Amino acid sequence: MPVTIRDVARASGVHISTVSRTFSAPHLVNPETRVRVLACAEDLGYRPNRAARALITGRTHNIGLIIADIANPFFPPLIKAAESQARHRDYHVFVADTNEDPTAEEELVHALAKQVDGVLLCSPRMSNSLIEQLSREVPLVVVNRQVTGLPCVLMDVGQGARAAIEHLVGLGHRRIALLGGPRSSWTNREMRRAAGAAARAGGAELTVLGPNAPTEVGGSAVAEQVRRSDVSAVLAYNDLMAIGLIEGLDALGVRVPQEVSVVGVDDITLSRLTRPKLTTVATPTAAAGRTAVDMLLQQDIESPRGARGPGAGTALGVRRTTAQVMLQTDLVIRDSTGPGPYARPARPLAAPRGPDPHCPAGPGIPTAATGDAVAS
Amino acid sequence: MPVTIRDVARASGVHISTVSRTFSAPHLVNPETRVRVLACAEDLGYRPNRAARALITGRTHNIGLIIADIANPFFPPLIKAAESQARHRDYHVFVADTNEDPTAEEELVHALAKQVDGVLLCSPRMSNSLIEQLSREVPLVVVNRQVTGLPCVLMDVGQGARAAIEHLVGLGHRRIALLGGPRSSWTNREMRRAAGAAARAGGAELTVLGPNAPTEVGGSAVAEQVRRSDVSAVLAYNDLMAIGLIEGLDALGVRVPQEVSVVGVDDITLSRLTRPKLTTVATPTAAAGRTAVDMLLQQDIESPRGARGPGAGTALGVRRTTAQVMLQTDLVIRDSTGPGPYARPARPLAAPRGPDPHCPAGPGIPTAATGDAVAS
DNA sequence: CGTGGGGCTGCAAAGGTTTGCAATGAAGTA
DNA sequence: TACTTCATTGCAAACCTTTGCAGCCCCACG
Repeated sequence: MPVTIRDVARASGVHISTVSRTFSAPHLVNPETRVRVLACAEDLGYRPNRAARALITGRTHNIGLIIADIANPFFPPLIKAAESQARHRDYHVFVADTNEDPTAEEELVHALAKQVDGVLLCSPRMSNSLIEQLSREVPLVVVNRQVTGLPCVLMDVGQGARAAIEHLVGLGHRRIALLGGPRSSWTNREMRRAAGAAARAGGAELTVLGPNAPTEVGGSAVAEQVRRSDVSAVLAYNDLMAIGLIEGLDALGVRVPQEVSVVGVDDITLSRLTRPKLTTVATPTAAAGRTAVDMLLQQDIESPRGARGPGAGTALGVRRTTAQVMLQTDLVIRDSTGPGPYARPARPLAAPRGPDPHCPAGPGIPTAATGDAVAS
Repeated sequence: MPVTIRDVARASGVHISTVSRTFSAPHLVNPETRVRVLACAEDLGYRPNRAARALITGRTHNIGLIIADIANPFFPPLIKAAESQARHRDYHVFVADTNEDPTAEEELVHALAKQVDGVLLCSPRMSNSLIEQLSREVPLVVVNRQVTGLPCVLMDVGQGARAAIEHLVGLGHRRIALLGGPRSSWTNREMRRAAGAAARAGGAELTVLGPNAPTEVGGSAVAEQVRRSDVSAVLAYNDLMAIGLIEGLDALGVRVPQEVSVVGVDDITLSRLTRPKLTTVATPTAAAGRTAVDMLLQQDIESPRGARGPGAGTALGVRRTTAQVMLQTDLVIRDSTGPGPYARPARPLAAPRGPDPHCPAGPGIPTAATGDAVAS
């Protein structure tokens, strides 16, 4: 039933190799023959069998996308962008969800390896060394994780966290909590590092709560803990947790931003729609998806894999690009952050309600006044 | 570099066919040989090449998932559930996004046909006849669309819309708007039909606004129109539009639910997190994803496709199951709906503020008092 | 007129796997 | 002892495509 190259050859009275060349090397076939073959192919509804082609060329024209949690709203825009970019380059995309499970990640790389030309590892939870090891099996591009020697797409959450802390300090907050995410997350480590440094520089005290599940319930679960501690502001690992936290605080009768300011990370669609609208560090997820696909395909084109048959490419030295791209983040100030206990009276927004109005205004870290506080 | 069945055969001193059988028909090989072969395979890190296997068996162990818009929060839970279910059955999943474009849908079915054992068409926008035609090329399961002769997974949005309208009528609303979605959406037609009937039965007037883009901006764009019309309640095509509408109304100074009640459809995560929390018709998206995969795989198992080689199956009569599953929906009442102009004074919630308190209480449609108002 | 070259096409092997059939050998039956 | 049966394994074709090589024809050049 399925129409093959052979059917087209029979119909157009040429050898199968001519049909093949009509599609994969048109300049090698006589224009007249070409149009005839194409007409027959069109007639019969012929579509090349990519699996058979892959068997001999070693290139499947598929890529794999391994995602920690598809239901986390951070990922769909990334998936969408990656799929779109891949398809424009005539690639199809396998998507697999690991449920934040490192074991599943490894198993999936193995399972997909033979069916794809490369894999995008998005926010991996496994160890760097395992990633390096797997990258010997199939070309890898890592998103949201820095692995030396491998191409990575990173979002500058360090800069984002710094901007967020500076924003909070500028508003007069001095005791700030960092709501940590998954332990094995690179983003998590970067945020801790950068937020800690920024807090020190601004004369504020940063306490780390966590690790927590990077979900809404992960955020609401710590509401009680946040209330008991005496922080006046919280920087959350991501928007989902920030929103969960706001929900939880609301249930406890703690008002945001009046009593506690909350900042998230990611700028998922959701964050513009909650009340209060969330102040957050926007991460360029779509750009990350596009960039990662580009990097994968670029590296792939240079090094055709496998296939020692007669069709094996001539490129023997497998040279891999190992660029690491850092994408800028962007603090978006909305309504979930407000003046803290040490706010300078000059601020017209509201009268300071801190217990210590005669406190010096601190080192005077400027607030990131606009959404343009992007990373370097 | 990639280790094949041949390497394992050499290492364990048997013919390649024995290695093959060790994996695909273990009962045919001597237990001793089997363990030896398995040990060698493990040692060498052998993984069967599914593309090569597909070439001869005609079964790829892949399925395709064609989605109108991955970024629409309605779909990720469906994708996640489908992918999980597929993987449990040892299938991998291609995901493709059509951007609500019918042409892209068709092209993707063609492109994927040779690489998958079947395709899930989720909320398709193309015509029924085209879908039927495509189903001759590759097994199809359709989600959110009824196509006679094809297996379908449907959500009973008709019942959901009815419950929503009855809820609104019960609250004392008599002029209700239906915020329509995409013209070619089956869900959209079902909702119009059922909502219209329910409104008539309840003595209410239903005006249809649309079609509109099924997005947040699609919702906010009609806020002005809603305000100008004299409706006191709106049933939106989906939650995204409902939330957009609430945003838009808010910007115009119209309060929800005090002045206008709003009901959505889908119960995306988001709808629990906005203020006011959205009253909505919950659709079982995850169950739909699982069910659709099950139906596809079941139908697939009965009819091995293609492969006229020596390995071609003996099942000649291609019998396709054509079950159509209707999943129940569930009205979830939250805070975006409140009493309307014709609310009965007896209701303790709030005093009626309608212009006509002495109006008869209408046919007395009971309100769907709990979230248990499920479809039959 | 002979030779060379270029354009186009055909031939056949190769890629990794599955599977019907045949071969082998051993055990069981008459 | 001879014949059947069964379990196990090997053989080779087939799936669909790509591609190096070789053959063919024709034209141009010397």
